[in-house]
Amino acid sequence: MARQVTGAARRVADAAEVLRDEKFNARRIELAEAALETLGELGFARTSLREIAQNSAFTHGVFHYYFSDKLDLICCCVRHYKAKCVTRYDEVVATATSRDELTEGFLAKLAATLESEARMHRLWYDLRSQAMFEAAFRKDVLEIDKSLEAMIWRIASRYAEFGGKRPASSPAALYALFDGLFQSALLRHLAGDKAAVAELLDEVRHLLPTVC
Amino acid sequence: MARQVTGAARRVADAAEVLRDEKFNARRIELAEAALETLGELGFARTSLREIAQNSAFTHGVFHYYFSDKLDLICCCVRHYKAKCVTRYDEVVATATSRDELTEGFLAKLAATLESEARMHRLWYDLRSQAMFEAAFRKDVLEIDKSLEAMIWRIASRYAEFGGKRPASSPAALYALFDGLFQSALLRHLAGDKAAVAELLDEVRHLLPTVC
DNA sequence: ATTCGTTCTTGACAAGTGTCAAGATTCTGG
DNA sequence: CCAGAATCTTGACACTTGTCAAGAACGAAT
Repeated sequence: MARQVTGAARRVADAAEVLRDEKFNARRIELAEAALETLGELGFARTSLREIAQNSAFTHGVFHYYFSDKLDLICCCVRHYKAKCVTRYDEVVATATSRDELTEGFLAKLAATLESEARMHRLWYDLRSQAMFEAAFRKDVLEIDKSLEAMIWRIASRYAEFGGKRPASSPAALYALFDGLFQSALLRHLAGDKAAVAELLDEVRHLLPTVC
Repeated sequence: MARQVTGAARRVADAAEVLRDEKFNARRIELAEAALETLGELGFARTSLREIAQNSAFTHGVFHYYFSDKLDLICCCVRHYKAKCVTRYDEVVATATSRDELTEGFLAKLAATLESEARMHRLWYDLRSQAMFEAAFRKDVLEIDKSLEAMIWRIASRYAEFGGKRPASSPAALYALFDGLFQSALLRHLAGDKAAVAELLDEVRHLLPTVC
């Protein structure tokens, strides 16, 4: 029967389906965004679907309607989180006209991120650790990690370019370095260490000229 | 009444108490070690006391007898884990007589650790992430992190010494770098990436002369 | 306006959780 | 050898969890 519909009817039906899909997907993202709130607060281990629902405008049933199970929801959250994250420093890279400008722009964003988005970042580290246990997370996590590595590489390349040089290390090493420093600073910051942010900035300020 | 016991009797009583305490503590460590098996397998989020007990020779009640609650148990596990970990490379540092020897010894241990103790290490990363949410973990985790930083610093210092130099970076930056690389390699290794170990070794081999 | 498919709510279920208490067992000092 | 303390077992409790199904509310097309 489906074979007998005209081309036009087919196109209309297809368009309707695409529209429905988009709406469905938009709703998933709404739900994922709401879930991120609670996940950032409690972490993966202590967050239940009911808790997520209670801290949001939705009922716990909706989450089961839009996601096949808990892992599906979390994966969607991670993917959505990625999109926000990997472009964070791109504006700085695009607008900076000198080493100093790039440095200061980078450091400012770094500090702001550490202080105002600590909850989202600890969730990222949580999920990356979960990926070591739960295979279902690995693909997304590895992909995000690659994107973050590329993001750091863009900054370093631009920085080196201003000095007429090339970065002294591999993308992997550079990412490991900055990610390790950030992770450590984040933990200290969350533990109430007032000096954590400043010391991270000092460290990075001192490191940039030596690695790029 | 206690005031009337003789000095000798007091000493005996004290000695008995110390003995009991030691026995108690030894048992705690036995239990913690058993718990680490399951924790390394399932991760913090998915591990319950009953699961721990079932995978061990103990009943779940014993754990409650020796630990005030679940966090107490996990903290004990973490502390015990630390003692094993921070001395891993000390023998290499102590016996190496040249840069090459130190490098090869370090790389060999690194590879062996990554391949044979992957489960314990993913647990460490898991718990370090948990510390960002659960304040009860922070003290121990920060302390272990400091110990690991010192461990890396010992290696780097010795390496630099052989070249008549001093490490080019701060202890924090060096630790961040190696920890970041290891963490990334561990995730890839667990994800089945056969090249993960080799690429970590290449990276480190190339990095050592440039940072020390 | 009615019908049909989508979306959402509600309540329930079975399984699993940390915790605890009562009693069995083992150890130990006198 | 035996009483009392310690260690351990067992089973229960109150609660939370993910999952699901039945049906209500809603929207759009006829």
